[in-house]
Amino acid sequence: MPSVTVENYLKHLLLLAEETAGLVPMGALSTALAVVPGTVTTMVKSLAAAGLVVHRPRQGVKLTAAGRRLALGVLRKHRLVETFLVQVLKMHWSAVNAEAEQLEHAISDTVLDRLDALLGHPATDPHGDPIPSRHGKLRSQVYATLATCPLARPVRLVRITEQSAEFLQFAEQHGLLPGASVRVTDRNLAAGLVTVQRPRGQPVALSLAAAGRILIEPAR
Amino acid sequence: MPSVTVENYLKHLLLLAEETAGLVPMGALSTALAVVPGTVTTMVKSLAAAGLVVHRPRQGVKLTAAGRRLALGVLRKHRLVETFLVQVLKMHWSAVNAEAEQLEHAISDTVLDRLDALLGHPATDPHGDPIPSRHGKLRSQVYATLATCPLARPVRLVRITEQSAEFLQFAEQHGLLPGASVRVTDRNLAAGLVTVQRPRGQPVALSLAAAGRILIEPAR
DNA sequence: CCCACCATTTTGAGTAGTCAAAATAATTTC
DNA sequence: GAAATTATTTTGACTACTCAAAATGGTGGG
Repeated sequence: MPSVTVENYLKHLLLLAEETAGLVPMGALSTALAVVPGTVTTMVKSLAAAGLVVHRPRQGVKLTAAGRRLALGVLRKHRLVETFLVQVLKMHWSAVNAEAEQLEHAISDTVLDRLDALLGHPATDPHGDPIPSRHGKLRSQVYATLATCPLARPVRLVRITEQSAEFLQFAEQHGLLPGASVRVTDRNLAAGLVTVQRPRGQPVALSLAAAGRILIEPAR
Repeated sequence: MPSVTVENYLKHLLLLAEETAGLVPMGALSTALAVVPGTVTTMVKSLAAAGLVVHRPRQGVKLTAAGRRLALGVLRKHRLVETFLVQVLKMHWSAVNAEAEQLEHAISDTVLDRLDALLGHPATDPHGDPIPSRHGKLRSQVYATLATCPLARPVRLVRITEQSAEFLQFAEQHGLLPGASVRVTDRNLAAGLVTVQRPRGQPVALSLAAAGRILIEPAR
């Protein structure tokens, strides 16, 4: 049975692999896990010895098939728990990431399956993040973002890839939830500012970085 | 924040205190936690240093007020989670103890309160064990058991103080659930055997030890 | 009263994970 | 193409558990 620590290393590696081509640099893992780089080196070596990752010294790490399988299991738990907390316990979507961070390591597969059934086998969590299937399939689609989409065209928000409670509260206050329809009215690269207009309401200004964390698809 | 280990030591200490007058012997804790006695000694000394228990060398341990407060919190999580698993996820009562053992250390007070509300603030878990209140009150009543109650009189089962899955499955198969009405028709001390009759059905034979784990109150 | 037996404690050692800080390698800069 | 910067690795040390096995202290029987 993998320890909580191992599960966290694998999960973050999976998450980082989504936004990194090839190997994940040690430094990225180090900041994601909030441990010093030396610790990551030590730990990654032991994960490699266990056959869960491949370590290319001075270059980076990546999951093996076995490591990825485990990581997908943890991610599935995380996202199903988040969905449960929002849909059944009516918690705010900005609070559930922190809770799921703990519960993902304590919940058994049996309980998870019951939860999954209770929720009607959801495909995504409340942030629009895809939930890995029971058999380790992860629907990973490449979406445009509010930082890259064409101007003026109506688009539908599908996913918010930013977990910080502050950002999620801000997003919700301005109606920037998965499913919402908006238009980007202006994008000022010099100022790093994106202006978003939703059907009824004030325009909202976002940093380019923030806009890049909101994934969209063409509406209508 | 107390570690999982500390939470377990405190919880078991609270449980053992219920069935032990005065100090809990180190050996009892050792078997309850499935660690060697030397480990318990070491650990208890550090709990004592943290002000969570009082350690009388060569005699035993007991919780301080602070330790008891923490232990009650853990027990509340355990029993509310069990109730949730049975009532909402429809799991079998024989399976939920093991699950709750893990979840009790991962669930936050916020989530717990939501769960409590969802369940309608239950007073007991599916085994009839009382759930400590949010403010650390534990209804602890002394009941008779099937090993001590008068013969032939109708009695109502209120609580099964035995967590092993095998026993609980056996109990359920013979209708020995909290709320059930039965009569003890025979008690043979020499053979250590108790015979129980429920309204419609075959008589059930129990060991004296098992009967002592089934708490009852006079029916009607 | 002494011995044997029991529970408990001590001692020494191991594992998993972490940090701080020095050493090393790779990359960028000039 | 050497020097400076930055990322990574190494080293040594620490915390929180844990076990095995030896030492110790009470208790109860003869």
